[in-house]
Amino acid sequence: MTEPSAPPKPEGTAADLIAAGLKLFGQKGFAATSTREIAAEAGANIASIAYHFGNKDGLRLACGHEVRRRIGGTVAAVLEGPADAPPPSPDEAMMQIEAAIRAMTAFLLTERAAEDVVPFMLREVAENGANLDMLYDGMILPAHGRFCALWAAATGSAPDSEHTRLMVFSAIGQILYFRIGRPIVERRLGWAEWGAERARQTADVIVSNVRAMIERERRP
Amino acid sequence: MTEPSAPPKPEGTAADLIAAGLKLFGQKGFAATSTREIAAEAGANIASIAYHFGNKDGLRLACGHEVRRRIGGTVAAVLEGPADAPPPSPDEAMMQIEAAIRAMTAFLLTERAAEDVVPFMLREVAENGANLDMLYDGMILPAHGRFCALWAAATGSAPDSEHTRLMVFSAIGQILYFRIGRPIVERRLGWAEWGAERARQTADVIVSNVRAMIERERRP
DNA sequence: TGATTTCAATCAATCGTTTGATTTACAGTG
DNA sequence: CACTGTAAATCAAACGATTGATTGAAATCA
Repeated sequence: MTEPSAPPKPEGTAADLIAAGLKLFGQKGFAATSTREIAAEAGANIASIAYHFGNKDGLRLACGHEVRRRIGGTVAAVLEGPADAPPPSPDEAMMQIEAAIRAMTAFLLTERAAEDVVPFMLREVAENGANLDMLYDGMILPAHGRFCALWAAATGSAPDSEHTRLMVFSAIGQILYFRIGRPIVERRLGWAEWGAERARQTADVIVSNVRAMIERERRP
Repeated sequence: MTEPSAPPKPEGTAADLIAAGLKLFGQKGFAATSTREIAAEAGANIASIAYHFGNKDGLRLACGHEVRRRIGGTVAAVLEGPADAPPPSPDEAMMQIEAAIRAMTAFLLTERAAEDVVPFMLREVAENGANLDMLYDGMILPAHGRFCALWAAATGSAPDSEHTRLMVFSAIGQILYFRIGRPIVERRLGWAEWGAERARQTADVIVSNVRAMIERERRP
């Protein structure tokens, strides 16, 4: 079920190095993280980076694949359904969208697995390098496409139109901004941390907004 | 009119170094940019960084103040009006919100002055350091507060409620995501660059969404 | 002249990477 | 069972290159 280009799941020292890289690259950035720090965090020797991944850049790519391994599964589970499934009714589509938004918001803001992965991904998007190429093709594009199909089913519009794609970006952008701009949101709301309660409160707002957007699209 | 803590506008070599720092820090990140690169980009000597700003971190803070100087003015102009101005009518507030969204979208996606400033700011938000402290107090908080006041006037809700603040973040998040996730948006839409036309098309979508959000809030 | 600014040269520290030896894991052989 | 051969994995140590910062002289301007 895995992509042909996807490497097998690493174990042992290699997995420890990837976990350390994911954490430190995300926290401090790729260039600001030294190979010695990574090795120390992983409890391994410096030379093991070169041994397992060739060099520091190789570890970076391996971290990218690890992201796809962790998030790709969650995304696929949330936006479930085969591509050739029968199109749901508008109300069914709306409910699937709502469920996806709630799952995505909770995952981004509270899930333990997202803690290291999200900052790493944000940096990779900003750098726009080889990892983004892989993650776009293998994760972002399929998820966005599936979301567009649901959106089209909910509104009765064309799934491949520029307008639909922009609308879906607007909807997802609301979720992502709360994670990207979290340092700012926390200050403004006086929230030191995001429990399940506050994540649900945030999701409520976004779901309400998306409902308003979709209902307006239904009757132009 | 400037804040008491705001240093005067630099000129000459200092200004050149800040411009170079803004550009390179934003493009490659703070740690990945060497002082030699900055000096070369600015056409200055390496030692001038230490002379004018103490060290590399001093230049970083000076770049932060430069951001406030460039964006702060634009933000203040868009979200115009003194804090003690009489509250506008709901329709007037809605029009001011729409104008602010259009100006902000055009600025972020097409303006020349935003080209170097936005990537720099994104990195500073991610790092959550001293520059974010300054930019939050001196720019983000006032702008968000003013936006909340307009939102409250447009919907008839309380300007200081958690709900209003979340809604404003949702609205602004839509704009910002198109800039933050631009590498992704460009791939998905096949847009190699953002002319004034596409920025307006994007703003149309966001304005339409925010209208739907506000109208729903008016009648709960 | 006196103060400000710029310059080439150099500092110790840290960077990513490489090296060669050592340890570990395991199948084959008697 | 013991011994051996071989490949995989890890290790301490060191490599040249680059980093941010510093120095004192030279240049610039008032």
